Amino acid sequence: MELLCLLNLNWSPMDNIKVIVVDDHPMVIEGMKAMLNQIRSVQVCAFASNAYEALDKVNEHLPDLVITDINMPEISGVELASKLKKDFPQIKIIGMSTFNERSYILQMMQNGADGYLIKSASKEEIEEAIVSVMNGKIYLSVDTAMTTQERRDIKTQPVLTRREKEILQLIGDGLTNPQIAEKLFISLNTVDTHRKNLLLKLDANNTASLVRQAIYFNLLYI
Amino acid sequence: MELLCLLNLNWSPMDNIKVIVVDDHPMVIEGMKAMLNQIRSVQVCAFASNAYEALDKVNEHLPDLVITDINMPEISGVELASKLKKDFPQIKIIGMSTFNERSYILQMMQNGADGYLIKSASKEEIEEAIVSVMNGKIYLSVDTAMTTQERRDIKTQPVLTRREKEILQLIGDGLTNPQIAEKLFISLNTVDTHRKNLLLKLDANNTASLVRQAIYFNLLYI
DNA sequence: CAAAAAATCCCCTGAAACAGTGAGCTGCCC
DNA sequence: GGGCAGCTCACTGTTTCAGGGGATTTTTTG
Repeated sequence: MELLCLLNLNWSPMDNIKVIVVDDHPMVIEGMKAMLNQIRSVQVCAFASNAYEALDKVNEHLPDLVITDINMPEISGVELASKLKKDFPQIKIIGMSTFNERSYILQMMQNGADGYLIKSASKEEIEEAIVSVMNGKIYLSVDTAMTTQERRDIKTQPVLTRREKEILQLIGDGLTNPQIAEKLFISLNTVDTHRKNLLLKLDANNTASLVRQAIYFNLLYI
Repeated sequence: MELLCLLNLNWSPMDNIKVIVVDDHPMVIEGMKAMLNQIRSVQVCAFASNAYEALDKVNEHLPDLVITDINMPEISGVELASKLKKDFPQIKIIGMSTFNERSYILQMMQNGADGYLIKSASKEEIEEAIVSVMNGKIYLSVDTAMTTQERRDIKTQPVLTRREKEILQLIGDGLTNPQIAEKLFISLNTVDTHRKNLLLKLDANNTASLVRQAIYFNLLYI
């Protein structure tokens, strides 16, 4: 226990921190690589453009830190963080996003992330974030001075099954339940059941709020 | 005619270009101001945090160039560009957005913008954009090499009336037609008519695609 | 293997949404 | 003052959704 504390809290800046960067925008990957390369003690051992690739690379390289975009197709950064923390609790995670998506930050934190960076962060901010997180602290690059009430209001990312995601996407594409049933070769009753579960999980009471929530939680690709 | 060409095409870098910056994020305004101040020949004469304020400031200062965010509450940058080009055709407009919103770019261009910048653009890119645009050229900071087919696929921003926007927002908030009728003190039939017009204008055939389209066109604030 | 999770299916009722058509009233612009 | 856009309201159907219940089979996972 004491050893663990030492390990976590005394990460000397001289140590070689192995980092994996995950983002679906090549521009961001390149920019991040360039900036991280200027930071001594950090070594970018791999990068990935989606969550599946990220999980592979993590298994292969066993990094100390994963810096991941929050918004990615198929599996979001929030879900990736959740999976990573479950399988590799010792790996630190920093979420990345743009200005407009402050709403995701606490979702990310609740799912295991240790820090948050805006994509336009400077080299200094990135370095500060990495040092903080590696020392076991929480780093947030924006002012997240929220009241307890506001924190309570942040909803946790709903966990959907594969079939539910599939049906949610088709609903978002404008298909009706009968059309979905025909497309997936399943009964209308089944589609109806999935739809009802989606309404429950996304805390919606009709199609409009279902779609809105789905887009808010980045579960629908438009 | 020849004089006009001369005026447009020979904007010397020594000239003092009056610029107004419009963005609802203070961070972006500050960053933009800092970067523009480093560019000689450019003078930031005002800034605004929404379209209404922008129109006031334009009337007051009569700038040469307006740099505006595409995503803003109430009136979007696309609509602002359209209004500006109508009332002040000589003023150049550069739209600004984040990585994820490439879909808006051509909408913006179709509504009168002269250039497009991503928010993470460097000082050099911004300078290049301003020089290009002031010389009557089109500047796009991302690779928008789209096929003619893709260009055709870009839908033009639908024009909604005030009442339609109001009802669209309430639909997006999850209210049913009877609830909207009660809230706005109008008949259920009226709400139904507006809803039908929204479905027509947004090219949707049910609530799901209506909400999706509305968010895509930035007509719904979530 | 056994438990748990996911996916499948069925029935019911009432409410809401979708589709089509027609029409009166107001304010604004040319 | 005529035309136009926007807002309002009405009527009649049909289809889909929401909400409630219960149930079986397949797949995943410890």
